[in-house]
Amino acid sequence: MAQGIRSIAKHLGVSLSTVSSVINGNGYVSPEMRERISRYLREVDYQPNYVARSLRRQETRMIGLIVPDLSNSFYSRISRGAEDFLLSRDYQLIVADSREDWVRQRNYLMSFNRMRTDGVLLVPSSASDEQIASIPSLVRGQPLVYLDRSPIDPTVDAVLIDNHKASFTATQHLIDKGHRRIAIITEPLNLMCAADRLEGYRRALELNGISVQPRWIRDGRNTKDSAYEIGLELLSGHSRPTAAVICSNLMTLGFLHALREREIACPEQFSLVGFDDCEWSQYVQPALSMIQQPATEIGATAARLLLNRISGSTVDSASTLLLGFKLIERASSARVLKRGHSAS
Amino acid sequence: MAQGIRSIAKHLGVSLSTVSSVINGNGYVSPEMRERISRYLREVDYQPNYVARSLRRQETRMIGLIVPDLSNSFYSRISRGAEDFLLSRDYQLIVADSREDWVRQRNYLMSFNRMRTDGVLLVPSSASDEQIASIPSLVRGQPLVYLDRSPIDPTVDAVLIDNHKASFTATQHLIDKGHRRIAIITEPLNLMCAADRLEGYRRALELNGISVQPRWIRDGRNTKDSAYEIGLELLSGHSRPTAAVICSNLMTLGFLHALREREIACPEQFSLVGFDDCEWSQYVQPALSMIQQPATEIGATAARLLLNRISGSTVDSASTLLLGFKLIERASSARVLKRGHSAS
DNA sequence: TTGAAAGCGCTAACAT
DNA sequence: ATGTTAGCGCTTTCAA
Repeated sequence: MAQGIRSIAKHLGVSLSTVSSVINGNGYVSPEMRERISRYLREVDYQPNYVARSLRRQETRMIGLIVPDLSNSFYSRISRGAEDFLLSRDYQLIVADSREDWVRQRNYLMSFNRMRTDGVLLVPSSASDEQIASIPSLVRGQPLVYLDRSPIDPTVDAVLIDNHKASFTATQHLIDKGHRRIAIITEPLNLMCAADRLEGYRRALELNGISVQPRWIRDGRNTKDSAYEIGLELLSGHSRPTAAVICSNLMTLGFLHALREREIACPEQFSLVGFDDCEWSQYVQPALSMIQQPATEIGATAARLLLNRISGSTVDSASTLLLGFKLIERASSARVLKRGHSAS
Repeated sequence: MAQGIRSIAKHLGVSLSTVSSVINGNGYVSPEMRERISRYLREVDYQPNYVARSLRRQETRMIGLIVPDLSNSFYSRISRGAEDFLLSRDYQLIVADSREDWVRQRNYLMSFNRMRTDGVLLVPSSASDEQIASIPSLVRGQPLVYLDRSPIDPTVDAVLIDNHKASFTATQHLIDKGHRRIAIITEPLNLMCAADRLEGYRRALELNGISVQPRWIRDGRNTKDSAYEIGLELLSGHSRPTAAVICSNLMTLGFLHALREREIACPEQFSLVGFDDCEWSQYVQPALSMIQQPATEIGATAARLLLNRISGSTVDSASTLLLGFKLIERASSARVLKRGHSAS
């Protein structure tokens, strides 16, 4: 079907290696020869067989990326950031969606192995500690960089935001609005970033002399549904919180659902700040206050780190890069109303 | 780094082909031998080199999929549908995001060629007619199936919904609510599905004795911004429409933005029905009436068609498969208010 | 400046 | 039942 280098060489009456030299722009080929061959390559629109090339060169110039949910624009922006950088360095990104499922993630890592990708970018899905610990062995010595989330593993490069500070900022923002009864719904806590966010929340409360209520600290599964269920629980009974920090955009949507079901008006009776701003944040009712992560930059930076490892230009021990974030204030976080006020 | 078949054979003192037979489960190998080799393969956790295997077998068992926007959950659901089906048939899906950009799409198609994918699934991005016409030649004879959108090209298999009927249904729904001044924002019209939707809209109007207003038929670029701008125009002046059919979920968001900017209350003063229901449709203000496409099924069906072409079990000329759809009625489409009523 | 030849890791047809 | 061998399409060293 596709034309090979051999038939081209034969057609032109030259040797394989001369054609190859022209294709790869190396070796000594006379200008006339080069021109003649180039012309013909263009004429038949020759496309090199990357399978063969990869086998011979012992590199595929493919990088695998696994994210927990591609339909979440936060992750697709990470992917675009990584892809654009890699393309500029002549690498191809292979994106996979683990759907927050360990088995899928594991299968992708094994696929990447068999496909012999040159390196792996990973936003780890939630999993047991042992599973997470097994990741480095799964990638079989391929260079690896964690993005956005990172297991507590100092042997692997990671690129993320300062989650402690981000969550501190979100919590302090709610405190500044007069709230003192603040809940938090975290992502699964064996991911370091989730634990960090919890810490930031704790510290903000403590610094403001507010006692931490364990029952208002809830571990979500990073799905709309889990946050919905947690929301229903949190919002029942007499002494409920008046505000919450919610650690992912999808969970924010689920929590909103719970608020509606309990007929609690937001922001009049309840304030919230979510994580991972996205295209619909300002369109939901109410528009959501959100922590915004530099998704594109996270992807690009991680890709850069990875290529540096691959090329061997970085040999020092693993580093964790912290990037900046922003709190985007919208309608969902409002000043707390005086006691005794009845909702509209 | 990774262990090869040769070193394994040497270690066990057997031949390459015996090991290969065990790996591939073919040929005659005595049970004891098979067991001994299997055990060792497991022990060293052998992962076959797919690059070498692909070169030898002349098939990669990889299928390329290009969608115009991965962060749109409509397309990521298509991707999941295709992927799950392909995985069950032992094919690997490579997803790419053209970002509605012809050049990116073209580059991906060329990449797929060089990577020697066994087939291509394509949701074509909007492009000029000539560009679209060049697609079949770009895929170089690889089996190809269009999804969701299809150029007017009867030589290629396609899987989509009956767009004519869907748009007819959406329009009729608005007419049933008492609207007679109905606009439509389409996707780029050289995609057949967009043209079909326009036709459905036209027919609904005509069947109800409503004259078609060319100025209310607008060609969007399938982005939030384009719909926002078109919305601003459509919603200015005296004789504006009271309802609209909007042919993608992102454009619906943009149109909503325009409504707010013009301070036109939805659904009190304006109704709308969008296309491609997604996770936030019911959370925006107002909750959106939407046409829901069976995204997962579209992906799976297209993948099935493609594999049938690849295996040669389908040899008849190209077919277009139409799947069903649903209109999900929510708050954004409401009965038109009597003339003279002033908004809340 | 060009060509010949070895070999990347694997599979499959063909011996034995 | 097991082993030998010839490539898949390409790159690259080495020889001419």
